[in-house]
Amino acid sequence: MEKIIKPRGTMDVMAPDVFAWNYIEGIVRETAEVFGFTEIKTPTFEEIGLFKRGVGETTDVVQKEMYSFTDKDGTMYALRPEGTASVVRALIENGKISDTLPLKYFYIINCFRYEKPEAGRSREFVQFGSEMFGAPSSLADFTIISLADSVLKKIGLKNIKLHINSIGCPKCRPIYREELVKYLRANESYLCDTCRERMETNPLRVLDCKNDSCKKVAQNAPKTIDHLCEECKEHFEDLKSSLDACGIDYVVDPHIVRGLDYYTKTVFEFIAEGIGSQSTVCGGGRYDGLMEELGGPKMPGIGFGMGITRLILAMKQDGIEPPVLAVPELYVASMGKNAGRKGLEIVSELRKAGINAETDLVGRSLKAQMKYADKISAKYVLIIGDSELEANKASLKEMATGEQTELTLDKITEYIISKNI
RNA sequence: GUGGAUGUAGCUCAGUUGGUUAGAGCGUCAGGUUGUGGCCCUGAAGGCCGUGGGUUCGACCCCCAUCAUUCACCCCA
Repeated sequence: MEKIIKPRGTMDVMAPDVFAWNYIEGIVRETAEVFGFTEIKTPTFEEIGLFKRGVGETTDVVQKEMYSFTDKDGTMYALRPEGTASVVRALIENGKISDTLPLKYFYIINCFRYEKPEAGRSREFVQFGSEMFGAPSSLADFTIISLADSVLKKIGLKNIKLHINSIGCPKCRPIYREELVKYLRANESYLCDTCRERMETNPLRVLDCKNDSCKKVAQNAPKTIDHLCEECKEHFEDLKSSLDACGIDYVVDPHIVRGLDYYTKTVFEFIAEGIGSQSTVCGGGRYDGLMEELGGPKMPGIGFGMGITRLILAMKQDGIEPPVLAVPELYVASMGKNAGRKGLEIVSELRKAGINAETDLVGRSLKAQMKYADKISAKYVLIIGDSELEANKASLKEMATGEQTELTLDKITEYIISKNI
């Protein structure tokens, strides 16, 4: 038979990666709760219009990376390429926008984008995201950044830098944009082909170009942070003061521009050095116009997305070992049908008491059972054969020391439980 | 979507200028006297040499295509 392989850009996650995965999810849930965020689950697919409006009709994500399909009734749907739009839709649809503000939600979801896979980027990826709505103050920006920072620090990641920037609001951005285009036109001859095009369509992205010549132009380009209106400037300064006061290190990076259309004012990225070209481990920012854009009330928002697989790459690089599966307390090695049944009885009782216990399921010889017990790192091995069964006894071996003691059968579980306290 | 690299056993990799039955280490399984793990020893299983074409008397090796992985770009988590 021909083999079937998994779809391109997807992955099977199992030990040992799955331990890192669960470790991260545990820290995420724990930390989000401490910050007062509650979890939200939304559908894997939505009407395609939600993403077109929410993420932005002109973005690459919407234009060429969406997994879309037509349902039997003719409706166009798409697998979610990100989480924010769905959360906003859900908050509006369920009337949560009338709750006490601010609204604080988090999620751990899989997202889909049709891209060329490489390290740190796949077509199905899982991200931890958080969203806060109804809080215009820079303290909200700080709280969101602080949540991301706490998660990264709890995981134990070392080589991560926070980059922040402000890209202004609908008041000051057009003015800045005009100035930038003017500058770029004057330096047009130094730009690469794509940048020459982008200069007109989305000039901010030129600042992000990796081309050497473009980089030089970007170096001296007018910066958003020098052209902020009073309100945006104050907002950004306040945020920096909060970060300073609470000891969160950052660099102001005028080249952080973010590709999703909905961002306003604060944008930020946490960047892990050395995990490849996909080094942004967490990216986010403010989106004060998004709620309204999706048919809700005027309500400011801010949030981030954090890529779980990129975190795992960073963990590996830092040599962080996640906790592994619990080792069995007892392995029951048995010989003969009757002894096997008695062994299973003991194992069942221990499991009821919440203790990890195992016994032979594949008919191995005693010697092979001992090897197996050693392999799975069982702390104790109980040996039952016909003679023991007759005498109502069994011998218990402590694997680390090799010591062996005789116990009556009905004392076994009690003994193991007492050892396990 | 663009460009480069790679593809041999479950894993990590050897494989001589194209020449008969494709190898190692680790892992798996079974043994090393009668019912006891780790170390050591022995043996076994396990490969359409990614897939499909082509060149050749003959291809793991050369050529083309394709798929997958990977690096960089684009974009982004």
